[in-house]
Amino acid sequence: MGRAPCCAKVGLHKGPWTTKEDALLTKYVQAHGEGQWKSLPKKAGLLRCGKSCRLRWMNYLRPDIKRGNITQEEDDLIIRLHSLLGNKWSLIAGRLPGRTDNEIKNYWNTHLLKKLQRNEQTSEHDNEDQQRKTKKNNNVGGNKKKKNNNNKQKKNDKKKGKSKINDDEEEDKIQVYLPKAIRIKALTLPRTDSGSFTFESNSSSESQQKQGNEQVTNNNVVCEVGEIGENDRFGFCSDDHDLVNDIECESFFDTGNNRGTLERLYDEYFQLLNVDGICNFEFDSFAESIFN
DNA sequence: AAAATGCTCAACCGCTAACCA
DNA sequence: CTGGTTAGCGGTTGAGCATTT
Repeated sequence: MGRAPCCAKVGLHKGPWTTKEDALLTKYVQAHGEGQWKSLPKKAGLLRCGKSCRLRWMNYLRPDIKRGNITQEEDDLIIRLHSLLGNKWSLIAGRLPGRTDNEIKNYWNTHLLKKLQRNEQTSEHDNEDQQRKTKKNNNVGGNKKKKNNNNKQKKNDKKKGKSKINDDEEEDKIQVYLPKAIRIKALTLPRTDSGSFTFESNSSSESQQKQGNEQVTNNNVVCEVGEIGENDRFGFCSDDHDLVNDIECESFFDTGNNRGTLERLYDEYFQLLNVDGICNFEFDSFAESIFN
């Protein structure tokens, strides 16, 4: 496959955008619309590659971008959608109006992952206690989730135990149990609005095993006891709650009377991802709901 | 006050699916 | 059908700022 020449090869600007560049790009897109990114820089008088222009517009300049902190509701939805979709940032962002995939990705990596790691430690510790109460040789080493090897994870690990007060407070409020984000292996979507797309559920043995350990009832995920600490769930719990030994995830998928829009959106995804025995199918309405 | 360390997030990189001639 | 082009995605980087030592 061909590759567009990178910025360096053609002597184009890189790095942070100036206000002048922003203005030029904004002006051009407002006049001519999005698209044609390859030829846009030249037409707009920018010394940037099309890729860079597209990214700048999509992630920063677009008028419908929502600025400011992620709300608690958004935070919750991100966690839920990630549990279903994995690192499908664009899909997740598509359900959060005004938020970009880049923003969601950054938020996940900087905020939510920290919670996850913190909870993993708690979960592992409590799991060990649980195991002691049960059979000695019940489990083998596979219980412990592998540590993420990337540098930022290591940095974050170092900071554990002395994190910001705000983070601690936030974590105290959140109790989340997540399946590992591996449910989807391949998701093929057209890049045009052709109206339909195929969806492939994860058919790997790993996934099947995982799904075998979950029961889906009324949109609640119920994790079986034996799976505690086995990558299928992690709670964001305060230390003074004995939630690690809880089995059901109902607090997370609570279906109260006043369910908000985001709750319903989540349910849509959840139901679609749990259609019995369907590996390839079309659901145009779902596509429309996402992309329109 | 200065240096070291950590955090955030905009931007870049590399890859691939979709499109088209 | 083939191969080039383009758009879009997810992972990673690094500058700048904040916090800690």
